[in-house]
Amino acid sequence: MQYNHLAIEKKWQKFWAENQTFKASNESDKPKYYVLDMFPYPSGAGLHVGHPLGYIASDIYARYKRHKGFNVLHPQGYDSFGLPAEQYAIQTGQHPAKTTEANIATYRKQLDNIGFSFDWTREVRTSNPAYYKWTQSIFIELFNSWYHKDTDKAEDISILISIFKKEGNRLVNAVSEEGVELFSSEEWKAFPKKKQEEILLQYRLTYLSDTHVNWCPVLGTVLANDEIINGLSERGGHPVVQKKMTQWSMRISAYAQRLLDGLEKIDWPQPLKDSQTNWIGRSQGAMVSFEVNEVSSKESTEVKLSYKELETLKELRLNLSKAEGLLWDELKHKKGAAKFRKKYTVGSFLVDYVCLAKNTIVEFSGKEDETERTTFFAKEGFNIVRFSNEEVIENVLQVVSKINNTLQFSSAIKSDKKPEKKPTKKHQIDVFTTRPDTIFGVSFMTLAPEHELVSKIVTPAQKKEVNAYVRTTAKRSERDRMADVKTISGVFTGAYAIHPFTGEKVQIWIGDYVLANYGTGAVMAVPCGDQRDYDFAKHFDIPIPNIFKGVDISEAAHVDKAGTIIANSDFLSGLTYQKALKLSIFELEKRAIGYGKINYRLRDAVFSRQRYWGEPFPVYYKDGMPQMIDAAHLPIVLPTVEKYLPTEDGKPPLGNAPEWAWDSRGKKVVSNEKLKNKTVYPLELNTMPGWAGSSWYFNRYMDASNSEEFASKESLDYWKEVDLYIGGSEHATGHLLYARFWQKFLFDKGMVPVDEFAKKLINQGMILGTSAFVYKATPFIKSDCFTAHASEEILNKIPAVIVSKNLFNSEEDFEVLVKNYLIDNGFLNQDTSDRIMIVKSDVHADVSSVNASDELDVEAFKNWRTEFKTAEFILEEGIYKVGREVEKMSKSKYNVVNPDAICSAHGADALRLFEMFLGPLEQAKPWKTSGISGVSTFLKKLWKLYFNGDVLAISEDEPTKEELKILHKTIKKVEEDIENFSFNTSVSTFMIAVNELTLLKCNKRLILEPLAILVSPYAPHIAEELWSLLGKTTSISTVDFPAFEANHLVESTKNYPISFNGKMRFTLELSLDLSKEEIEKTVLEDEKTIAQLDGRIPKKVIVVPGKIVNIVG
RNA sequence: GCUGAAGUGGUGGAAUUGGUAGACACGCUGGACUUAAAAUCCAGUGAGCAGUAAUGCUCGUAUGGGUUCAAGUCCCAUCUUCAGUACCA
Repeated sequence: MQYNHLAIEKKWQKFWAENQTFKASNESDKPKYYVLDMFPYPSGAGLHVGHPLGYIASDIYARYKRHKGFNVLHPQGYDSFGLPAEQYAIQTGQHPAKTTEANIATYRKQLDNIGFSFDWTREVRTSNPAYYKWTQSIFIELFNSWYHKDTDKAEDISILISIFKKEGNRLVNAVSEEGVELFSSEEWKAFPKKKQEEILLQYRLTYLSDTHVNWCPVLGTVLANDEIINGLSERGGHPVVQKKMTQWSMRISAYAQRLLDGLEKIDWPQPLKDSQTNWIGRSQGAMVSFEVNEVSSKESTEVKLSYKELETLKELRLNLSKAEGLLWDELKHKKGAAKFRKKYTVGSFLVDYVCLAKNTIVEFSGKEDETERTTFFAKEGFNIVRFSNEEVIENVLQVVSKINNTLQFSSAIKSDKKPEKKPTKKHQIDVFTTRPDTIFGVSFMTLAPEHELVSKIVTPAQKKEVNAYVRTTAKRSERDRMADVKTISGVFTGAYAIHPFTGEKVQIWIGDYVLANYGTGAVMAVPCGDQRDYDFAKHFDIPIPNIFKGVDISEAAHVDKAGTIIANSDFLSGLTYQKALKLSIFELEKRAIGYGKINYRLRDAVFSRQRYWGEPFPVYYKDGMPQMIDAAHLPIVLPTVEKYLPTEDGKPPLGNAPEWAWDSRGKKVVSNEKLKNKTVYPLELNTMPGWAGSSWYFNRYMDASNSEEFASKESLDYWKEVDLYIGGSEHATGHLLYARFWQKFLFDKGMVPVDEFAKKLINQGMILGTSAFVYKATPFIKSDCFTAHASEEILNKIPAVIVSKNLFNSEEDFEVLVKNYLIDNGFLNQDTSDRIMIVKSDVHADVSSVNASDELDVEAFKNWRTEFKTAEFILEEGIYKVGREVEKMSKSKYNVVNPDAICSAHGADALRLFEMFLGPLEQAKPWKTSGISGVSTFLKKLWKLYFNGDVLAISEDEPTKEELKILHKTIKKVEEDIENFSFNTSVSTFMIAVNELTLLKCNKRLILEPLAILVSPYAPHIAEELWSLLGKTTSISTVDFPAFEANHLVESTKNYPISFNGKMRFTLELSLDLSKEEIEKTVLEDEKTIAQLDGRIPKKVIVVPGKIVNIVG
């Protein structure tokens, strides 16, 4: 029987589908293993051979794990919302759902052809309402959450509201917008509902805010930075402006530190972790406030908590001493009237614990100002209880009972304090700096042109210039501004800031090298220590004070920190960088000018897209404030629209939907006409971005058809996380960061059991194409030689000439060769030949018309494109050889190879083996179809082992020692390789085994049966077929992996390499039982050794038993 | 600029804790089978030198140093390529 890959592969693919061979169960005694590929987007172009590389690797691993007795979850699905389908819809009017459906069908067919062991019963599609229902519900969950820094996790918004009710927001340790207004509990309660909503938005994990975006009015959409070229849209070349837009954002910044910390416990590639670390961009420094010098508003006399004090409070609350911690553990559980707070300010004093309802203060004794405290607290009507550290540590319960006693006999204080009006604030510029040690080097400040203070502080004299500059900047995209480092531009505002330490006046400039979105959008410029500030100062003739000891700054800024001594800096002078840094922060805090701060580069992620083909938000607007639709009414299904373009008045495409209003009473989406009704509200017009659906899909696979929850608790607890995740490195800072963020959030809310979704991740390398080139001659007339008419006539006579690769070494060779050819063949005469020029151009040829030996099928090439129909070919020995070059696989380079073609010509098993054989999984490597004959031959040889001619011939005899050795050597290597994801080497191992067994003419069942199992993860179709030919009636996919037995590999002798001065000269077969001394003796006595030494006496003999002998001398 | 990865025959790539460099495959050359081609099978194939030959010698893992009995592998410096990232204060 011949090996017929077409019939065999079809047969088994059908078998697997019909028997649901790879359906994973959520209940099993076996240990679980979850293997996942990164979510594919089903593009219209289908797969090329580069795409399935990772899928093949993960499939091999999944199949191997099944053989190893694991319950394997290996699902697949589609990230099916996205731009290409929408773009196609705009062009053709075809609904994206339809296009997507068709693309998925193509994808599925291609995937099935390769024989993957996916559990298709769990397929998910992000564009399916049954799926995005849960994406919407997670969004609602995010909206209803805030980040509590005390517990370091997300909590329900109701907790925050109750805190506001009780104590306002002065002390709450939450992640929020910068500069949230402070209020007391009374103020909170008095706020109108709308105002409360506005405040809460500043804390919610997803929130509406005004964001700077690249807006293209013509396209009616926001563009990403890389979609803009020179201030114009990449598509269409329309103008793009910076615009503020109200959009949904995700407060991923709340998770910056945890996203950083989490990297330590996951087994992901270092480069990937590095780029996430880089992206999060933690930097440690200080916030410093500069006041703007103004002749205005009177000073407030009110004593307010400074930034520094607030920060200290928060800090203190986290860093309790041991005794404090002990006591707090007891006190914190008290509820109601006996509820305690820690580190609370009473008047101007910071107290350890206070129970406000019972006006009782609990403090540790031994404070410096104890007398003043006692007097003040007594005056305010507080009871005071004091304990020593020792008392608490020795018997905390006794202390608690004493406290309880006090509480019983106390009463609440009557508060008649009214919240005071806030004074009109002076303008203040906050900056973040990583170098507070250089603060005495500040000679000016720069604001981003978009900075909100610009318009407020600009002097009338400078107004015109400043406005013009702001307008110019608005036209440039952020990327433009960043790319253009050379042009220094900026304008003086006319205003001055006060240096917080020296009190000197400092010019305030605006400049587009400062980015509005980073830090505070303002910098304190230290020209002597920062190159950009230096360049700016030089350009505008601003003084550059030198604050570094013994450093020359006449040419460039001094950026090095190490070894630098600060000078001319008041109290910082003479200190090293490290010491100055600490002292400067200390002083900033002491004088309430600033405070130490950790800043992250990571920005909150914009979550709104002005697109049609994405998840609709479950949001409607009442009085302009967003309202969540109750989860019970989800999904909010994407409405039908006539056009997929923005509306005429610039609203997103959903603005075209006639039925897109929320009936809050009927709890359903209704026609826009009903918007007149009081209880009907407009729905959100934006849709969610591509990463919404892909940020949690791995959890859905665990329980993909659940309609009650996004996955049941049981299934989540069973599968927990992805054990092996394979995909490209291009997702490093997109999908993989957002997905980690959502997972941590879901974990905080108790919705998933682990806070990292993928234990191990592997980046597969790209498969590159091997392009083929032909060399075409293009003739030009040298200038002014002929009239235009004559020139055209000459050129018209010359056909396209295409020259084989090895006929020339240089451009000159090429020109001479082509000219001679043209003259010889009468296309050109000798005279005119001097007046024309021949230029070589490299033209891509379709790789399918080139064979393994780089020979072009000339006829196929001629028919490929009409311009080559009449081309003349200069051949070498009757053959046209193409040039080769490795490039990215792409349609435009005609080097794309379709896996379907490989499957029908060589088979899926051959494709799988070859993709693995190409090289290490993680590395980029070029594809060359010719190489596939190697694995094809291997499969045929493997097949032949089981046959004698056309007849199946299996011997039941006991295998020989040698045969067993081959088998077990193979088992060992293959097992090691798969565990190490070194799939390329195990293909070689199979080849070696089959070559050796063929040589021995081995057809023993006891060898061939395990061999079939070994290859089955790699080449599952042929393995199944051989397995059934061996008389088995069930699938090979779950039989036990052959057990490795070391005793078959034990050798009695070793062929020792004998080296002289490290160079191997010959080998010597010696028993492994010999001792070092015996080996040395035998080797030295050998005649070949004596010949090598040629009378010299060895100085030293190194013997490593079982390895090598080295003779020195 | 910064960060990371990698440089081994004509090509893709092997090489365990430092221990026989180039496994396995492609390609190429020669041969067998065939009218011929394809397919299949066999042999050779890092470079150079010597020899009719068996064989022997020299050089060889980007470059230059170093450690070691022994270096593709470890250390230092340099060069090149690829990937990511960038007025990040």
